[in-house]
Amino acid sequence: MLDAAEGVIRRSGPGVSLERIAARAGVTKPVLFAHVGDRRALVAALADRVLGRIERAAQSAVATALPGRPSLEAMLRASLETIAADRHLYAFVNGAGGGDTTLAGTLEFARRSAAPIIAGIGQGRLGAGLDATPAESWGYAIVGMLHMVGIWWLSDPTTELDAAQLAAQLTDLLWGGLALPGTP
Amino acid sequence: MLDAAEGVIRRSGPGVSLERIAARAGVTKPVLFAHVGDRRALVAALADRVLGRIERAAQSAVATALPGRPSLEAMLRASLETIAADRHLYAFVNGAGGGDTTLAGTLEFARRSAAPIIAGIGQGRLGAGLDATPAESWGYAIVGMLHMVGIWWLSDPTTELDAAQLAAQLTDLLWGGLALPGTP
DNA sequence: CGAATAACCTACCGCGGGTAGATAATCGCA
DNA sequence: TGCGATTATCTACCCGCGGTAGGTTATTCG
Repeated sequence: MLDAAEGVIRRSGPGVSLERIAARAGVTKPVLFAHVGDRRALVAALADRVLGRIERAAQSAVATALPGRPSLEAMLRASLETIAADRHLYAFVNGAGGGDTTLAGTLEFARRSAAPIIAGIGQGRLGAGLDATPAESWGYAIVGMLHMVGIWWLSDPTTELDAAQLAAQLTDLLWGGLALPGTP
Repeated sequence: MLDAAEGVIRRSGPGVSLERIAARAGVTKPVLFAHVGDRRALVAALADRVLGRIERAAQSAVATALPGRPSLEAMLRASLETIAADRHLYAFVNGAGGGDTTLAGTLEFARRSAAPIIAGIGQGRLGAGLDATPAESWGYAIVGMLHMVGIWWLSDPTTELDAAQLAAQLTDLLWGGLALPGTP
């Protein structure tokens, strides 16, 4: 059922209504609601999926890169590529829930995206004997940066940048602050 | 009329309906629509105001700071403080328009926020004999960072960070990449 | 074969954005 | 002052969306 929702969002864009999702899934609205609960719940379930994909892609990219700066670049690149692959789904998950709830949804998604980044930065800085306080704001900063750069990049059909170049630019911007003493 | 809209958004939060805005302004829906056109137009008009405030605050903060790193920090701090002062308005402008238009609205707002930043970075790098290509993605990166860090910071009532501390942390993150050779 | 139960669908509610037609107010003009 | 035309405004409505209640079919068990 979530697969069906994902498919119709991919086909018809993130502005699709729940009724259409239900119809495409071969059922009617009430059974959709019975299965997934709420709109927020549907968004949350789909957010789980896309978050899982981004995390897995980022982790495997980091695992196969050299430590230090290349692993940051690989992580940014993998995140951008995963967002691009699921752009409609990403937009649905981040933009649904009109009114005063949409920023809350974005923030919830960001919170979960930022958690592993915060943990990583915090551990790295503690290990190097540095203050770990900035890890939290930096995690949100990196997630917000990826979010905005991603939707800008995807929305501009004339751009000639690919994910690798973009990740390299962002790495140039970030690495000065993130680098630990003695790290390549 | 825009003042009235702003007032009711401030009082009642960003999820307020246009009918309530109209009622609070002392008119009915059709005259509101006749005056501002569309919901998108209202959002755009309010976005102009808050953007103008942020830009003015950032510019005057930069003008009264030392060049180089302190001016970056002052600009980040002024932006955060302005967002905090108009938080509901900021949320309305960035979160309105459910469905597939909400990310487009965020992006439009970001485009206008990023323009002066992009120009500044590009000029600085060209003046230093560097490649100006990264200016555009960096502009969006900084705007996205401010956006996400801002809504995270405002949403967490238990945080003890103030705008100055947050700006200092973000400056630490960014300055390594933004610094030009020979700049303090 | 009949009853209890589970799954399902049609029809509806409330609400928000947006608009058409009726209505009141103002102005020009004699 | 009285009258028509124009303009501003309000009432009442449409549509689509999220969400739900109550009736309807299929299934299972005695």
